[in-house]
Amino acid sequence: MDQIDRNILRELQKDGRLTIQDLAQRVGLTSSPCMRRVRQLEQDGVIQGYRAVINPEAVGRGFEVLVSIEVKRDREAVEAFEAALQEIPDVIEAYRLFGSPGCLLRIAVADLTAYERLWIERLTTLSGITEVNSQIIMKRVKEPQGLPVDD
Amino acid sequence: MDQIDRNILRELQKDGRLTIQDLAQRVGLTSSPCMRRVRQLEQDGVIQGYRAVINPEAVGRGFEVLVSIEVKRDREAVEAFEAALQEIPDVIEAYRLFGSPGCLLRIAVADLTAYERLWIERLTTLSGITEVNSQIIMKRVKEPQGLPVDD
DNA sequence: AATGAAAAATCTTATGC
DNA sequence: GCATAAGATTTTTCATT
Repeated sequence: MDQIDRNILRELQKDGRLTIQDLAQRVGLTSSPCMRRVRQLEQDGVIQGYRAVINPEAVGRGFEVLVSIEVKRDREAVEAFEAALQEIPDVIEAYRLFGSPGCLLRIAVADLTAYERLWIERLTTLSGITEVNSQIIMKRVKEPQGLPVDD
Repeated sequence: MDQIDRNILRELQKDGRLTIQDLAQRVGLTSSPCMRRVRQLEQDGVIQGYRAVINPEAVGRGFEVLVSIEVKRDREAVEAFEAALQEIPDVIEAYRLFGSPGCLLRIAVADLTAYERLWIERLTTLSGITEVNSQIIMKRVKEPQGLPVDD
């Protein structure tokens, strides 16, 4: 990976639908070598895929909550808990942490009412957990812009 | 937005580089009406953009930390703090919360050493804050797959 | 109001240099 | 890495439902 590859990654994180030609121009190449580099980056797993970014409000997911969950410290409980998370579509991101809480979720739902229902029906009922703590997001302060790519 | 539009959103979140023709086939249209719908969704701001998804390890960002920060409850402190966050590229996401902590960051750096440097140089020195608490991410439990789109 | 078919413009991709 | 050319795709236009 050289400077040109890093520029390609930067550009494709800003606009994942750039044509190879536009991309080539921005990184100072013609399209054939540019395309070869992009395909290589895809094959190598550096570029894992491409995604449309959807406005959460537009699909009824404008209400976000961070949920800290304390999970029992044993392998079975952790595995069952993490498998259960995969089945809840409202859970957008989930991280297992060192220390306490054992897990943090980001959840997106329509509104407080929807969250109350989710909380009572699917979060408090998760097996292997000892505590659930919800924090409502007031505002997204920094929009995800992809990862910075250092020179 | 009808059922077809929702299917388009689902498909483009899975693969943001689908050709209009493939997309059209998947949602049961021919390419012209399909393209018009996609452009409309873009114009309406439902589709906010397209992004390549980069492997964090591949760009030296495989070490992630969640940082809870308590910010002074006054407008100036909050605004200065949030502006400062925009200038730290290692901060990938940031949320302002109701209650405590006032703010949660997700940070991606190369390793623990890089995080130590960031913490001492740029986090503890932020103005208007009263507490910084770092939690290292052991594992991403649920990969971001975009937002669920309900029928 | 939205779709489908077909043609023109543009883009992707393979090949030879 | 570049230039070219063949093959796909995008995008426009116009007729259709």
